Amino acid sequence: MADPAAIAKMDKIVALCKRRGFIFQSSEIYGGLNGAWDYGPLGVELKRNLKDYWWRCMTQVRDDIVGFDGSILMNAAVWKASGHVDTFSDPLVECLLTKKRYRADQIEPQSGTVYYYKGIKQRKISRLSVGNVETTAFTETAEPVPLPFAVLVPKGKPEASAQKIARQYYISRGIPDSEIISLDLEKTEQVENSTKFNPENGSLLSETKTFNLMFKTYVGAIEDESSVTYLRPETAQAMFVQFKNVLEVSRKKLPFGIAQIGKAFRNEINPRNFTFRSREFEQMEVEFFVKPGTGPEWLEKWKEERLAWYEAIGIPRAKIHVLTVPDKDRAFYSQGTYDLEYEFPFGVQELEGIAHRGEYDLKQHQEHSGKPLEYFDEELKKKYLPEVVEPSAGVDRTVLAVLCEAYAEETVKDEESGKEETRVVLRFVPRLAPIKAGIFPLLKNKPELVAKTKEVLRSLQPLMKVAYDEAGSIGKRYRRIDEEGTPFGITVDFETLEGVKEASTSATGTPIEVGQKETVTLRHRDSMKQERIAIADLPAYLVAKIV
RNA sequence: GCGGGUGUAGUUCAAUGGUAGAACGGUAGCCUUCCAAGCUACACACGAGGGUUCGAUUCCCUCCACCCGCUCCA
Repeated sequence: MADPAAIAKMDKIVALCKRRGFIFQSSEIYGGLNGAWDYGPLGVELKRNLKDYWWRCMTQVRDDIVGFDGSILMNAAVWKASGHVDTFSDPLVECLLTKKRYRADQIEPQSGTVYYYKGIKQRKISRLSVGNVETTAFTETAEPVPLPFAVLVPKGKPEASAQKIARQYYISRGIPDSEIISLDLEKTEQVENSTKFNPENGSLLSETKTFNLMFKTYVGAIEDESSVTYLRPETAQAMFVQFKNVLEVSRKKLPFGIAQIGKAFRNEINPRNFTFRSREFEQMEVEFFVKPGTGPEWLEKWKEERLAWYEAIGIPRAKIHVLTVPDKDRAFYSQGTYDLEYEFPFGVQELEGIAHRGEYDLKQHQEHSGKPLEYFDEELKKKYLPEVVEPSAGVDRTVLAVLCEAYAEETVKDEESGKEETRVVLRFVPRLAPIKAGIFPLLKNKPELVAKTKEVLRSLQPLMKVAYDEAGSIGKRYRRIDEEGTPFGITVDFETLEGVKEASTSATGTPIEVGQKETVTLRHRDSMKQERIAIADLPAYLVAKIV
């Protein structure tokens, strides 16, 4: 799946993220923390731009969704009602022979004969020596090795098949096949419907261990069972729980939605793939409440809506795979789910799940809380529980996808020396770019250039994130902003002060005449093309590009 | 959680049982009239903890983290 080139690309992206300050390992100087990551100065801008854009798309440019920000800690009853306490913990057992893990509650009951072994007799060979004389004689002893094990075989099968599995087990524990003289049988037993053995090979399973995916914590300073709650494993529940309050104050009618961006926590068994699977992560979720029966059509609408959104942040439709989650893989509450997946270098992985949750959540909370959560439909003059369609996207995953999609290396040739070198560039769409423009004086040792540049800088700072740089040569500064994904470079040069020497057309389309002052070079990140633009036109030009 | 791999500066790499070098990058200064030019100076590393040893970055153990494959991912 992940070929060496893809792994190499991922490694480069990880290195760039650190080098330029997008993403650092959490607690790095203490050796890190598995599944936790920090966003540096550029990373936080990128992430914030992404979230802001989502927020604007959901709550600003449409009028059927309102915003919300729920607390991370909630009454523990919420997690019982939602089903998380019961279903978000997995009882797992491990096959002692293969080390494979299984859900304890999904082991098929077995009947048959169990052979219990105390251990084995191991062959020990010692060389005989008489005085100083080496001989070729050996003594062989059978040494007992205690290591209990058991195998279940179906009725009618001989002990030999149990012995075969048991021998494999002892071999897997480091005892060479040739040294096993015999198995030390303790007893046999007939069992009915036992779930203590692996149906695939009859091997004994380990004791059940519970893996709770929710982070348990205590509210208040005293740690007793009555104060237990959990860090939320998803942001959704606060929106369901506050459905009535939000509906009341927003004076909305169905269909309408509640949008929230916030942290969520899952004690993932195995965090992997940089920030992709983290224990602390951020979600962007909409709970969209619709009239009964209209869930399926809204599910389709949301799928299209969200696909268009990913295109708007620079992820082409062709790179998004729409997975229609099959019935058997769907969560118990779901009546239909699409997963939107992106082609990461490490494989095709989920960015967003769009689920038709039916009335499940509101119903659960209504039952558990005893408070009515029904909606009164003025037209139909009746009360009912709305259905819910939930587009739930991972912020960190999307940031990572955006980084992977933006990362590019290209070979550029120096015109004078003919030397070829690699240019690394992050091709963010301007609306996501952490820094919108680099602002440079052509030379730093010319005070009048520097002064004018600072003027341009100050005029743009209230509108957008820009960065001033005067170090090194102009070319070096351009390359540096390429790596940071800054779409525009603005350079104040002598023509800014003295007037242009050659007539041209401005980036805004208006003509620039010879002698005209107050113009700057506008350099484009992706094409490396340069053109002139009047300083006065800069704010409007740039703002239009970054919205 | 299992198996495999990796861990020396921000990055990419060296060397060594006697506490480490380079290149690029970074910072400062000089210089520089549009794509990583040049000169000078400076800063920055043996993942953590034990053990062996007179002495450990090097050998051994444990832990941590990252990568890969399984597994897991209501």
